[in-house]
Amino acid sequence: MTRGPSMADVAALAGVSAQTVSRVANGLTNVDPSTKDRVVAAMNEIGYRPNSAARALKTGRFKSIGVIMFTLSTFGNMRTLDAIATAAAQAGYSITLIPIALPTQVELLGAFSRLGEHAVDGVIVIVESHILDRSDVSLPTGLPVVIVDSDAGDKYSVVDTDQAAGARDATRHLLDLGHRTVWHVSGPEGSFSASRRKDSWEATLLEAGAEVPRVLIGDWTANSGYLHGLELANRDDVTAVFAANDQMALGLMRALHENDIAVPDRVSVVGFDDMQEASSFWPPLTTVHQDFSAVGRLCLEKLLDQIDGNSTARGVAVIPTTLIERQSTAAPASTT
Amino acid sequence: MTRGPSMADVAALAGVSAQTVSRVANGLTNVDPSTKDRVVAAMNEIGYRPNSAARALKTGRFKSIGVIMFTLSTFGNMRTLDAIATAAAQAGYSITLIPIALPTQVELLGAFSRLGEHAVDGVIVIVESHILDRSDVSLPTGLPVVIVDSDAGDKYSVVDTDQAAGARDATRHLLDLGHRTVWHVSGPEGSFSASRRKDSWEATLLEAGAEVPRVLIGDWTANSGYLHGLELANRDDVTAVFAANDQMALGLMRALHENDIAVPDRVSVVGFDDMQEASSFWPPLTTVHQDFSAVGRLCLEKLLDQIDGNSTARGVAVIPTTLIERQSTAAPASTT
DNA sequence: GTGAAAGCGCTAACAT
DNA sequence: ATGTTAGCGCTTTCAC
Repeated sequence: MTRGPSMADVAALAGVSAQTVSRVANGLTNVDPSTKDRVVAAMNEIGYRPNSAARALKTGRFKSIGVIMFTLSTFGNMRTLDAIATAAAQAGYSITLIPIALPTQVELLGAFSRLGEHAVDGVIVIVESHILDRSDVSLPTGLPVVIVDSDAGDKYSVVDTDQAAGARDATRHLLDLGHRTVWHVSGPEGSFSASRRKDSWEATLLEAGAEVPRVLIGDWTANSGYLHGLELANRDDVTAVFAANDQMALGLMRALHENDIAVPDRVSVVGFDDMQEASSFWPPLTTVHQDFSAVGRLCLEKLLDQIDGNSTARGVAVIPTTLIERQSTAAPASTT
Repeated sequence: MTRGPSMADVAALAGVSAQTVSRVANGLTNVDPSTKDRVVAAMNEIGYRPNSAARALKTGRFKSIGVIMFTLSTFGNMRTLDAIATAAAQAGYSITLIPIALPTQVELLGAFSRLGEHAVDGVIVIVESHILDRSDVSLPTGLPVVIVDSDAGDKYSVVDTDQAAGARDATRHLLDLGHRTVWHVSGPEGSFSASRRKDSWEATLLEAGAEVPRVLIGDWTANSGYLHGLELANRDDVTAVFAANDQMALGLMRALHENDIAVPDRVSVVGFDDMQEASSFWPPLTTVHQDFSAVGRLCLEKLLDQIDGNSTARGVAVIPTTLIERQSTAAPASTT
């Protein structure tokens, strides 16, 4: 608003040209130390601040990257965003956040065009949805893009947690403990992560020659886990459940507690994410740890590579997971 | 990067002046409909997008607001950010996120100056710390500012949850149930919210003529709640605990479970925040609901008022809380 | 209703 | 090592 002092003002005060002020402001080397001191002093005196709009207008670079995300309230998304923001700050970039209300194609495209009007050099999309995989959907080109959790590695640069390995480890852990089979409470239908985890769970069961129970479809919320847990509590053939995230595992365990079914004595439960609270659940939850910070950092790195023009704009980069064994899993009681 | 088509390009194609294109782009009225149609057609044809840097340079408005927040974002902060981002998008503003690594004065001032170089019309600070209350600390002026959770209402515009009322309701609820007194696991020393909640708990106890137990100082994490819970579990005079957030309440309950102390039968627990998972804790947690969305919306509203020049830049706006009674509280067993 | 001119604050390119 | 010139894409002002 209040237009602050410009380079011209600094230049006048220091008795040099605006160009020299520019050189000092950008830390270029070829400025005489004494001149530089004078300029710096002048800057401080009048409280000079570079005007990023003018710089962007001239250079075509905004030093800002856009992040499009579906309501940031899930634990993983916020951790990823945090990591992106931190890495961006280190690289001298700021983050422009564009929230979308629904993870739909229309919303996403809308966000993209709003972003087109804003000042960003590249975009990271965190939308956890299959919408980008459809061959008929294309993001406007011309802007570097990195996508988190998607199957569209052939079209874009994507960064992803190794969902398949995580789900396999979780399932196998339960099988190795001696459980006949493992039930699964999945994420919602449209979610890419959800289907990856479900597919891997199923494949692991098949591979082990175990029966594949009907999938229970949740929506990531603890409450959906609770609802399915109520159903599971009524069957006495269930001894092990793999929930596609920690929240649903939490809800599931609540339903089990309510029905006096001991965890892990009668039913073992494993989650996915390793949210901060997971170790304080009752009982402390065995779960698959995702390294969200690594995802965020890698996203930014890949995006910056694209912005600087030295990069393959497609392909999938995968971050490994780790199974964290806590106290919600044990051998089945019936094993003799 | 790839410089897109400019107004001049559109103008050339439509056979009008750049000026007319500008008028159309800004929705001004005095343009002949047929001319307007031609311009719009030309825009679409070559995929014109306004260049925000150029506009900002000219108008001095960036249509973007900065949000400075402490990196290790808590549940509440994220929800607040979400609400801010959504409200901002509706008002045609984007959000520039500036994370700070530590909630210190130095970091905050640094973030502020980085922001000064970036393109924002105003700033929202979410740092949950007392640093802004100190009379010797002042944020650079000239930029509209709104602060969340602070005591500096005399210097800035601040928006806050009614921490005092929430803590009082929580404490009184326990007292009303018949508990002799209420223990408190507080947030960390430097936190404004933490001390507000603690003070109010203490005042409520005093007012009721109840003994005030030693405060147990936590750090918002479930683990710190767990550690204090272990200590509490060793005393048989404890029947009611008010934790300053849900995570600590969760950890506390875990410690109680481990020591076979029934909740709420032997010890009642209440939290603060009402995070999404709280209703799925075991047992479902009685807690103080904070309306983070309202906080975020109000922040933006107040900031926009300042930006538009019609506002008092100081004062405190308070959002009410609600006590949500679930199953972690009951009358003390010893009551006869 | 429309156009022409000027300039926002900065930096790239070319002087010196 | 420093200055000069020009122009990024847009909007404001004033003319027609």
